[in-house]
Amino acid sequence: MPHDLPKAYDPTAIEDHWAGYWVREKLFAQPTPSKPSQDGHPSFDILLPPPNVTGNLHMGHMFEHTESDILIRWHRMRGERVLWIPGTDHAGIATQMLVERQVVSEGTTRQQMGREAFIERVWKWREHYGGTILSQMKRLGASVDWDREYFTMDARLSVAVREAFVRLYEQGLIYRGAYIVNWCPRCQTAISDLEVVYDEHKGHLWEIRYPVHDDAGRETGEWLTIATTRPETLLGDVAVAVHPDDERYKHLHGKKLRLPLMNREIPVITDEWVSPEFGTGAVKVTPAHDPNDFAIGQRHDLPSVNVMDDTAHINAEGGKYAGLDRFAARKEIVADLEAQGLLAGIKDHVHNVGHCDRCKTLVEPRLSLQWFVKIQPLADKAIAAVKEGHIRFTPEMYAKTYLNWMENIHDWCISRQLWWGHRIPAWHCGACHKTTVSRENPTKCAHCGSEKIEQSTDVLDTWFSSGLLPVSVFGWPKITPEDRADFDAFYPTSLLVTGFDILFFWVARMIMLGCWFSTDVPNPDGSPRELKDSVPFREVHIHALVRDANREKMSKTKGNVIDPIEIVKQYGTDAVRFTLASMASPGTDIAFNVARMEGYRAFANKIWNAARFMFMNIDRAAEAGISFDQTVLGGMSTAGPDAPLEARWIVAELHETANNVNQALDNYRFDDAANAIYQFFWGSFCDWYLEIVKLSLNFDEGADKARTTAALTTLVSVFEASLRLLSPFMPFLTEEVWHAIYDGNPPTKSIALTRYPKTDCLAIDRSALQEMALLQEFIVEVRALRKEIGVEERAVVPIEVRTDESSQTVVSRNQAMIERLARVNELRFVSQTSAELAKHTTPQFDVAVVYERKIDVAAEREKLTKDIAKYEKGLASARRQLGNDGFLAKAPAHVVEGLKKQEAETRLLLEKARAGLDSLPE
RNA sequence: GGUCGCUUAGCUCAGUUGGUUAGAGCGCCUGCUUCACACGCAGGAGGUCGUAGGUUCGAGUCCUACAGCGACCACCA
Repeated sequence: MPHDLPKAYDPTAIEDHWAGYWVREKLFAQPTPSKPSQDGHPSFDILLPPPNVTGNLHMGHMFEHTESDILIRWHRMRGERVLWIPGTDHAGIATQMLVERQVVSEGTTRQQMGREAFIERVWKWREHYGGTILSQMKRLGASVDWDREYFTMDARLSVAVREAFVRLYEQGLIYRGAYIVNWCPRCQTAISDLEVVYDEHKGHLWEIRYPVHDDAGRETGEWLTIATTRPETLLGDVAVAVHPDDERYKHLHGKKLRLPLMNREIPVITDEWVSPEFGTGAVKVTPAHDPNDFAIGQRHDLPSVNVMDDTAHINAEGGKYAGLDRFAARKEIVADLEAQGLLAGIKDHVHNVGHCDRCKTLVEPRLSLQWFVKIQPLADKAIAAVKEGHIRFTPEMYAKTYLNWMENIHDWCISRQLWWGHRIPAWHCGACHKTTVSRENPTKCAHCGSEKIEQSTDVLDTWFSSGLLPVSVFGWPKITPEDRADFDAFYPTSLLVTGFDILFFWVARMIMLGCWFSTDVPNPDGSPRELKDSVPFREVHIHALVRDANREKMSKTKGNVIDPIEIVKQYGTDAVRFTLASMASPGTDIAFNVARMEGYRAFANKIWNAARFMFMNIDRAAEAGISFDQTVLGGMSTAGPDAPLEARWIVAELHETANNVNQALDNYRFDDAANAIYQFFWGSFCDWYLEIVKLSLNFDEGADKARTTAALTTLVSVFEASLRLLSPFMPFLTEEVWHAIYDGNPPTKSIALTRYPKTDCLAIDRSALQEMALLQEFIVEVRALRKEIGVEERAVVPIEVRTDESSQTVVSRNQAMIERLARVNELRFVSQTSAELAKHTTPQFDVAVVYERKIDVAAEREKLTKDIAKYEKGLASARRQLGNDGFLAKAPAHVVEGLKKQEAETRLLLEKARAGLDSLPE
């Protein structure tokens, strides 16, 4: 970086360069530690929630990556062994759907292509989008270890998936069976409960008459009227259920009914589940198409009649309706019922209907043969892990959400009738019809030895493989000595940063599977791994959702999606990162607005210009034969008791800021951390320190060289430390300026490899902070006063000051500072300011500006009157409390003392304001 | 239906275990081409903390009710 910089910061000029440099130099690679982690080296590692290979990164990703990257960089700079593992997810159903769409747009279908060709096509898609995602991450500066990048269908991870499946099967925790599942007729696959989203829908409740038969099978002329929201499922009815205590239907218990349209006889049964208040109090029972009906069917040992095929068209069981789509069938069936006089009524009915999470098609509950995980044993461990405090959630309330779900969990349907994904390692035998589940591809049936076996065409739920990531990325199940070293150093991972939307999908499953399988690998000391150390991560930080400026969820259909790469091009990565960090208040979604970002772009520009100022002075110094002391760089800036106040002060501020930032990051308070740095750099360093230090940066002949050198050294030292403080938040800009300070000879390859500023609280120079606070207040009062009485901006004026001895010492010692910053040319200490001058009063001093006042007497009177009222009110309130025995007896001493001091100060201000009012001319 | 969260300045949000006169950024008003920066500098206005009660010496903070907003979970046909 040359020292003659353009005035305005242009992020695009440097960001690509550093992004490429970091990757090229492998700065963030964390090879397997050669020694087991017994060396006492603290580790910090995060497993990146793998983005789906379904498209580009969105703002949610950028936010998540920003938070993670800040933490990762921060820990790295604290000297810890840091690892952030990147990867991407094959995202079975989501990806398959998009590729299907693409294929259809080209005039063909996946069925026409065939399984093999289609999968090949998906791999091509994956190469393209997987690559895009990763290059976007690089562009955003994510300091991940690219050497460890994975894809959830890598051979290595496939081994883990197969092992997990087979082991759970052997343990009796995976079973296959015919149950009601949520079926998506468009995707033509089963989906899990979590993949169904419910929408409120204004539908109808059809009331249908089922004729009652007598014992001989003849119609008695009586009807039993049922109510249903899905009349088409009538074709598969096997009974009608009523509540056993429902008086209306007691005479029908055990009777038979004629199923309309199908004309088969079905029984009237009784079941406690039926609620007499709903509908007609009589429910048609269709075990193959409704989960409740299925349960009733099981209880009453009823058959199941499946009347729909994979695409939700009526099948051969549906008689004359066979071949019709479910909605067409509904229409026709209702019309036929009406024609036969069996339709008793149609009522409006609002209810929730389930849609496929991915393609929004109406889900059809349907009986089918699927694989399930018997989840309770895994859930028990996962519940204990959180209840016993082995995993901590922030914000804490998510622990409740998690436990609530985990305690009401149902078995997990893991099979999908898709092509894209991990094939289920099960082979069905054509001879004995039994199933062989195996780690290695078998050649014959394990039960009868027949060679007529075929692998199941089903694949696994994509979350089955991603749920295993915490163990599989470290080599489970085949643990080599290298893997063992990784496990020792990095398992459990330190932290998971993710969104609440995948709390159940992914976080919960990782906890279940991680706790279950990591026990294979003993602890570093060889002892068996217990629950405490088998968790996949110690902490879970759930971040907020990034919404648009109107708090609307970003979605493609709404067209309000902000592309991170576009926004980054416009404002710079650092500014966007800083914006996200500063808005990351826990538990509150981010309303991403451009105004805020403009503010942080300005901040980047401010840093840039402060750097220009610094380099300008370094250059001027060089010309004057002065150079700053390089040895002060890289650590914490210091200033001895003899250093000028501004130096002692800015160093103290730096220490205090470092302290606050470290504490904030410890608590995932990215907003507090960002604000603290912002406030320090702009509010303290630029607005005050730089303005003051200009007085000491004198390169003229005969100037005090020692003073100039010291000032320059402090300036560079504090600036350099600030860059390190800021670096996790703004990695690009800080990298650029930091390299320039070292003029091509930096002590390490990157600022990211230096040490983060930290401090000992006790080392902070409190008296410097106090003295400077007095001076700042003093200067601000003079400036305000000047403005009030209309002193021109450029004019320099004398002032009169009345104050106590100790403040007078501070003021007179720093007279030059006051003269420069408040535009004062003479400072007179007086015992009483001249009555005719306008003055400002604080508890510590009175200050008057010697100037022909151009004040509006009326306005001044109004202001003083207002002040007096305010002081009187404050005084009354303070006195009321101080006169309260309860307060004096119970409030802590420092509060009482504080209030007393405040009372005294307010009294003083009140007196002065009154006097001021009296002295105003008529 | 169940559970959880939110309501503080015009806007977006902070506000630690209750403790002195409630903060920030943006926006707004006034003045300023001060030799790093107009993506800037300086000064300023603006809030009875959703409503009503309660606990307390003391409530933005704790409790109760109500209103409004939002999220998640749920098999009532």
